Amino acid sequence: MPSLRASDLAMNHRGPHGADDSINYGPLEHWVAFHLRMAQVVSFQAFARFAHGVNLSPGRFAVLTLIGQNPGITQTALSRANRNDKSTLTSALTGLVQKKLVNRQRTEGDKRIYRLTLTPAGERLLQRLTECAEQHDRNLTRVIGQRDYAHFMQILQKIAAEAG
Amino acid sequence: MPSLRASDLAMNHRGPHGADDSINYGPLEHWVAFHLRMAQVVSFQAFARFAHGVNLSPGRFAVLTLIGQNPGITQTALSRANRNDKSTLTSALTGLVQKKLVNRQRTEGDKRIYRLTLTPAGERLLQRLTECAEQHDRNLTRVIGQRDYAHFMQILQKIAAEAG
DNA sequence: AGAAGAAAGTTGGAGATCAAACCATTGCTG
DNA sequence: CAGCAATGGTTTGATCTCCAACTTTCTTCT
Repeated sequence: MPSLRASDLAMNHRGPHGADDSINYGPLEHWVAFHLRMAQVVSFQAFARFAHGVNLSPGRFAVLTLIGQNPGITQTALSRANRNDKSTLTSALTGLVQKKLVNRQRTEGDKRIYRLTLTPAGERLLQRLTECAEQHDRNLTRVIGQRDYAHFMQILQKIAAEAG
Repeated sequence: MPSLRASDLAMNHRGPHGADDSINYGPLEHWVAFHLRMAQVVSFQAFARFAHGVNLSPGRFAVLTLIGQNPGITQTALSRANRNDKSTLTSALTGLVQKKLVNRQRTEGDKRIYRLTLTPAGERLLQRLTECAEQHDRNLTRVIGQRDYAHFMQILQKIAAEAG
């Protein structure tokens, strides 16, 4: 668990990444999109560290979770829920099926769609990753602070909903 | 803003993405990291729409900006500033140099490092993309709301700095 | 000065992701 | 009911990114 250094803000720090002080960020400094990307990148890396050993991106983990929560979901519904292109799901699922984590079965009615469910191994992996995610998110929540958590989440959701 | 309900936003909506109502997000619903990713993905896509025609990711655009703001910067400094792996910069710069947007020159002193600068064409493209980014960010700021903007930014920076 | 270690960049291999063009199936409409 | 638009998924090709291992060039330490 990395320790907290309140003075290590993104800019102008002499932090664990070395003395890269005196970088001029120009307009990036005051752009939301830039800081959003930075925060996401760092969050991604931190998650990878928590889920260390498991070779699954946050995106794929979300796929697993969504299948677990919505057994029988179709790929298109999944792609909308996860803000992914359909073709992204195709390759993601090919991998997950190959690893015996997900079942992809045709059904009686509509012959175009696949119904997705987790295998027992998928359930187990999901369980394990969920714990990592909980830890990771506790850490994030701590950084954000209890007071601001809900508000911050609301704004993120607003962006996801309205910025498209 | 008490009028905001989580269920009105990213989740369970019948928005422009079609009727994907009744998806159960399970624990994702209350994870910061998930919503951070969603917001970032949407922001990315919106930026691509603004910068339509120019084939440059936000990451590469940031590279261009950072070189413009710090002429003579080295690749490693750049990779730290932009939270990228060094090898990511190698391929990014190979592309940018090929497109005559960036100069990469060895210098007198240390024979390991390259000094990076923008070419005139690079300056022009940066100029143009900067305008797109301004537009995009005005849009984001509008979504966030003037009142919350500064606070939101502060939290993002905190995450980028402390979550690693 | 010489050896050990650190730092700057590159290479090769992999994973995610997107967009456009494409099949197959379904459903709507005249 | 015949044809055509819409929907579900796949394919292909491209981009962006990371990681681990490597080469070259400093720097440090004795």
